[in-house]
Amino acid sequence: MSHKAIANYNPAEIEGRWQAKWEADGLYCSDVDPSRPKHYALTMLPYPSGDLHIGHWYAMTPSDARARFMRMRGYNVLFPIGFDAFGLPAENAAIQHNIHPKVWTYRNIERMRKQLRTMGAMFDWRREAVSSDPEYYRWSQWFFSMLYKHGLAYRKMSPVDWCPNCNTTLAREQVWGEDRHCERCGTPVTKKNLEQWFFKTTAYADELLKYDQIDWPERVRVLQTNWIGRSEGAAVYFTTEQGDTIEVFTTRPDTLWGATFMVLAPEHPLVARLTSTEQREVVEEYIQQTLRQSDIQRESAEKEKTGVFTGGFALNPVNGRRIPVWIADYVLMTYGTGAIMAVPAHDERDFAFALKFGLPILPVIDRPDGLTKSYAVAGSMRPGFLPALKAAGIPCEEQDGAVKVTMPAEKTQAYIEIAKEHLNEGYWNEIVGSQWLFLFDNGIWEWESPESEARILSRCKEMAPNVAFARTLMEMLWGNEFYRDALFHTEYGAMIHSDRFSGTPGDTAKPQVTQWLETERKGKHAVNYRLRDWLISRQRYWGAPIPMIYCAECGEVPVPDEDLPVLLPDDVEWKPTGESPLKLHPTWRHTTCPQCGGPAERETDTMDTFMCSSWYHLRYLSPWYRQGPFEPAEFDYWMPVDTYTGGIEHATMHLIYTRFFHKACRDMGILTGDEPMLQLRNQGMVLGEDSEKMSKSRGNVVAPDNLVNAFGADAVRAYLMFFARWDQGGPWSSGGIEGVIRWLRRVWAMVLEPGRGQADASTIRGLRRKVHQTLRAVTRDFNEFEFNTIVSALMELLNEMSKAKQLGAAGTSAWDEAVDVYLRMLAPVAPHISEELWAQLGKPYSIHTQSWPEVDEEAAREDEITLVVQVNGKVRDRIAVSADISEEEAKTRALASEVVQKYLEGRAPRQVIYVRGRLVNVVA
RNA sequence: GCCGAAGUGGCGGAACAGGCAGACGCGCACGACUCAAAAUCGUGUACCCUCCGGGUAUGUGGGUUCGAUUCCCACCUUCGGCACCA
Repeated sequence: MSHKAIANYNPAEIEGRWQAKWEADGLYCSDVDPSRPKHYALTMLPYPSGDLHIGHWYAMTPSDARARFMRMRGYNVLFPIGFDAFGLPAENAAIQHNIHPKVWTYRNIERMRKQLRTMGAMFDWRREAVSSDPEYYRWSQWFFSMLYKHGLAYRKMSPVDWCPNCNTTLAREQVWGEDRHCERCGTPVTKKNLEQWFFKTTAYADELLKYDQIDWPERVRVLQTNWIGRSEGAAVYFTTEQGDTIEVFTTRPDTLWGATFMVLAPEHPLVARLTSTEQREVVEEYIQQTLRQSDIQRESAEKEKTGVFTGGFALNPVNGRRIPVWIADYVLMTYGTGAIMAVPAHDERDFAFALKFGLPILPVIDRPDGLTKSYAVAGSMRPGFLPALKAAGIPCEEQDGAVKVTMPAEKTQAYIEIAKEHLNEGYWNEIVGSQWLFLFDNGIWEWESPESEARILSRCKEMAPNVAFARTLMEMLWGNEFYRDALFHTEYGAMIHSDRFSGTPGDTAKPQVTQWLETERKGKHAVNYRLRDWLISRQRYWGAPIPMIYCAECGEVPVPDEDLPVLLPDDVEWKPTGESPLKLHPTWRHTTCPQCGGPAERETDTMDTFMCSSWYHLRYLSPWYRQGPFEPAEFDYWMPVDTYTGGIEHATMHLIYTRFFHKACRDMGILTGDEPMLQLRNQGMVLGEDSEKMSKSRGNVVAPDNLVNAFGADAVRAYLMFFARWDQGGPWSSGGIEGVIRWLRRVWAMVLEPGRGQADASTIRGLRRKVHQTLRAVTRDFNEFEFNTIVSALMELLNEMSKAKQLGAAGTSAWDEAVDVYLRMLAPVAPHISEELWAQLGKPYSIHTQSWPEVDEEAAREDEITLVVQVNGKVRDRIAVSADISEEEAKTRALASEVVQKYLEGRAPRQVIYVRGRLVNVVA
């Protein structure tokens, strides 16, 4: 080694210097250039919480590396940044520190801008957008007006989730967990009834379910699909005895004949009219009780069904059966129509309800597997019952003095014969193929119509005048575990006990019944969604004011476009009182009606911040533009977003909203294209060293600023790419980053320390092979977002290059090529050290505007391969052979192996398998 | 309960057409340099056995195949989402 001293790798010195130069040179400014293909790389915009978290680095620096890679591949890359600056945390933090939310927010933004610059990311800061700037929220308001004018925004009184701590309404998506707590502060939510603004997301439910134009992770697509929750079925019209229509939604119209009662949500509008005088008191009490309960109580672990009978009846439209109408809190006013037909034989919840309140259970769907079930109680059996069943080959088991029988349909007749002989008369019953058979007096009585239910009960009484028997029978019927199993199932089998539809096979039952309902005008095909319209009203200060005016004469009037933005006043009491702070401002809400000029009042609620973040990728295109939300020429060139990166936690919120927003804007003629973001990739989460989620209270927070000071941004970037699969994340390791630091120091030394000597041809050939093989792997991994293997491949190549240098490769053209390619591959990962080394080698500024190298396939080709020789699938030998060896030659060489001969013991192989360039498997 | 993902050394992870399991890094052990330590460099490091050479290993049990971490079936565990959704 040379004695000439080289400077040590000092990231603190070189990183600041290059960042300043890149900034001054506008190296990362991206402008419209139709002569080059564009690539819009977007990373989710941060909330200005005050400090850049390691999670921000984990999300952004690999995204930056990929954007840089795309740039070197010849794309004109846009990689913008901004701040999602409105929202609750600003107010919460402001309350704590008694500082105005605006001051708090902009102070944080200033701080985070500085921190973001230390990443060395290729952000185009000219395009920065801040959602709380009036120039930004002016257009958030404009979009609101557009949605309103196109009938996609509407106002209604509705019960909403309310956080008593934050004193605000929450979107459904902001209520988390089993105990239904506030996403922000963790407080359990309650309900409140308010006039609220909604966007009609449900109008796009079906289109949102289509993912054929986008390359998004399966995981996100599944989450969105479940969130939207499309159910297909039928709407069916029941009629009350008062003559009102109750519409229900069901996914199982084929079970309509089994509807033995109805249940309405306690809040259902028809409850009052249905309730009989006798029941009025209990019904009202139940409703009061339901309302008093918070959601936590209502959905607590105790799943015991509650409910009360209204005293009213309705008619089942398919068979005219008069069925009782109940109310129960397991029926939700917020899903479907708030009313259900209850089919206890084929719906678990209805079954539980029927068991508890003794309501009839009528199976109307046969078991598709054809198995029948029976049950005989102790005391009813004459000796020999069990042996007789076994002799007949009928599967049965004895348990708790009872006999359970599960038999195939074809054994039914045999079973009945045996039962007649061996069971005491009048003491048993069974279910065969979902048909109730009562065997009394050695005769069979089939329950084939609902009316026979009453006949059975009266017959029971006849037979057992002391009523005890009837009681026992009922317990067996409703309360016994086996009978549950026999009675209740949710499969799709042939219809039974369903008049003309009896016998209809399970696979066609639903469409046939639906068709018939439509022709009879008793119902229609219907689709229901779990997704609800997007509630955007917030009774908070720090948000974009909803640009609406209420006039006594003209009603709702949107603020005219030329009057936008509706400015958020600074002199407001922003501490939460439960009222919208803007309502308490002395003058702000008073205005004049844009239509009639009379006195009017402004809407005092502000918008959900997800509204602001639904279109920020559009504002990035031209934050300077004043004639619209974005400059058309910029849109036409850059949109749609090619690569969107961010956290999975936005799968059912932001990522649904922004797709809805884009589609709505398309239909309003504001923009073109069906999808805003073509490709989505999610990163995982960085955990603390204790494998727990990082939190201040746990004291396991890793602060990126400290790391950057200690090791440099390049090392932090590289370690974040290396330490885990990017989409998975994992625990931080302070030992792990040391390994990456060592690697960068070795790169530094390898490039700068002079080497000497003359390497032989095979060293040179080997060096070039490794370089180009690595290039191939790194290129692929960048395309696939597999950052961890990029770093390991570069480490591996460094090891190889160090060896080659020892062997005297330095100074050759192959060495120069290797270093050149190495630095280019390193540039996206570690932009500072690669730029510095590039400059020290006297290469033209900047490495980041260089092109990505091309793989030299000839150089990457293997000359010699290790042929693996297996005997019966086990590796027994390895032979070095030429890479272009023929199949015949390979097999011959393998069979000639001494080891193989040993295992063959002189026998001829039964089969010899050859996998080109890899192995020979000798099957003995 | 329903939907989804994942289980590989002491640890993070690799294996990208079904074809050498454990790349790369951390940690650990030994060695070199040093008065010494740190740093750096080198060597080794899945487990078991008699250490020549074998055997066993990718959550568990089956299956397909000449050959399975990879494909199929069942189960177990962990994580994430939804949850009385009719």
